[in-house]
Amino acid sequence: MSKKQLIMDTALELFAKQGFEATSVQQITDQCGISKGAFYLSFKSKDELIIALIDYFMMQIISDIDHIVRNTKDEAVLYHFYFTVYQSFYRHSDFAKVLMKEQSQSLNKELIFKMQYYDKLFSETILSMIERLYGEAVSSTKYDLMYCIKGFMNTYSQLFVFYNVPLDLKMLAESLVEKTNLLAQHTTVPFISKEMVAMFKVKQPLSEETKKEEIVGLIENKIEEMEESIEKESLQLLKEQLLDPKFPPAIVKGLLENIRNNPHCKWISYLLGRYFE
Amino acid sequence: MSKKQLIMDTALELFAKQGFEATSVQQITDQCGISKGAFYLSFKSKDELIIALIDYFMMQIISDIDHIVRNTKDEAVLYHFYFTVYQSFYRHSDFAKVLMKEQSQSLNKELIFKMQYYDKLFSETILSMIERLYGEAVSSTKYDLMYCIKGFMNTYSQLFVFYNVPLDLKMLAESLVEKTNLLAQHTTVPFISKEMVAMFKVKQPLSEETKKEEIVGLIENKIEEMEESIEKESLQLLKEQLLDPKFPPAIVKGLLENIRNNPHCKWISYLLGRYFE
DNA sequence: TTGACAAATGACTAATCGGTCATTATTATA
DNA sequence: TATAATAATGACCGATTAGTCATTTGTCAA
Repeated sequence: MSKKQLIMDTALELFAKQGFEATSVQQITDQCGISKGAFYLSFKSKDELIIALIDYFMMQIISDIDHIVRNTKDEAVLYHFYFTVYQSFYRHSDFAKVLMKEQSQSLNKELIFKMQYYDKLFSETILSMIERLYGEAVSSTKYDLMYCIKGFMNTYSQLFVFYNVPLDLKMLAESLVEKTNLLAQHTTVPFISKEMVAMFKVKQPLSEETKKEEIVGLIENKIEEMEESIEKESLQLLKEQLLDPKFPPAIVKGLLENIRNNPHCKWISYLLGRYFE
Repeated sequence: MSKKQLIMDTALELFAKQGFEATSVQQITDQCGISKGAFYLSFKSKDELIIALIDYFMMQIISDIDHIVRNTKDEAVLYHFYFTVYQSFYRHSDFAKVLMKEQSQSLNKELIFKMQYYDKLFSETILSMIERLYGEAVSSTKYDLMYCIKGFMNTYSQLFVFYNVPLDLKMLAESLVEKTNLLAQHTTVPFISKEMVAMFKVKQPLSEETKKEEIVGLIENKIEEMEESIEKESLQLLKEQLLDPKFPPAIVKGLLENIRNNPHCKWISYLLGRYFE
């Protein structure tokens, strides 16, 4: 395990237990068995560490959820959505704790923007799922529905973030599917309008409408640090496809599936999935 | 305005803007135009200040909501509940911000207990409302319902806590009433069982099952610091009723209504309401 | 073995914080 | 006015923090 990874693992544990502010760099390095100076060889600052953590996990979680939403074609998508959400929270429960503790609390501008950016991506995934599932029927209530789904997620995730009880994720997902369907099919009094959502829009803090060139850059970086493997070859082919499309969709999809299995490529897979749309 | 009140007002503003940890005592006293030493004449510590703020507002908000729930007899109770909740949040939006920022983040043990205690009171109010409204029909799903109501509250309150937009609280309440009724009448797959709720119960950190003597003590303190008025006389009579019941319910209710109009007596009114129950 | 380079160290700095207390200003009382 | 009591001040303290950098340690090619 690289030193950077060691620091991230250790810090995550301490942040989950004590919170970000309350954990000192000294504590982290003591726990790691390294010196304080060594910490600053891996990260420019303490803030850079928490941002790295948030990026690392949010990219994984969002990629996973988006993938399941895109690739479940029937109405079971809602169930798989909820199940994947809670599975992610369960797997990364330390990260979930950090996220909840530091929620909107952070002083750091960059961090706030980061969170708003990921929240936007997440909202997009949910909204596209709603539209596919219920279509025109929810055109006036879909924003409320999106907020309710997010509300369900937050509310119920607190249960097992704060109490370390193993929960029946299947039943939880089923229960929330029923609730969501009820709201979707019978709601007649919307509250959140399209205009309201637009008003809440972030003023494009990160202009991360990820461009082709940026993705190419990301891929090239990733290729360099990878060993020879199917994933590396797939990445190489996807890069070529990006620059000069020639493969049919089936091949592209297969290549994407290849790299999704590598945790380090999940984010690229997510970006490419949106790009090739 | 007393010095204590000035500090509380100023601090609330700064805490809402910057967070509790990020606001120094020096900043508060500078803004107040007093010295740092003067701060410690009003509060033993910075922690005592945040606790005083939380007590002050939570007592008001919970009293208001509990009162409206107890005194709306027909099925309009749900509407009035939501309306009162959001009205409270709207009136005390700076406090709402502080509450959201400091959510579960606090290191202070006493503060955590305080919050769990108020959360418990709040849950009780919601649960009693659910039982009165839907009765046996929701016996297996009422805990889910309670969590959903809390979820709706949190989710939608973020809207106007973070974006300073004037919202149509009537429509918001209506919209949430419909959603709640839908869930109450059609949910068949519960997730949260009574056992689960019991498992989450706090291990009685504050043994605040407020005893008769404690309430008498509170009343006596309050009487001392009040000027001659109807409210003071009412308090005096309620104290006598507590020690030696002799008035019929109608009179007691009237007396309670008298003191409810004084913001400083709201909490006592709430406690007495529960006691005479 | 040597020397050059990189990695790692931890004492140190500068800043900030909550909280104290000897001192001073203000008010009330006689 | 003189005296006592109370209110208010702000320099100061000890503790803690993120971040730095001169120095030491480790590594590997010559």
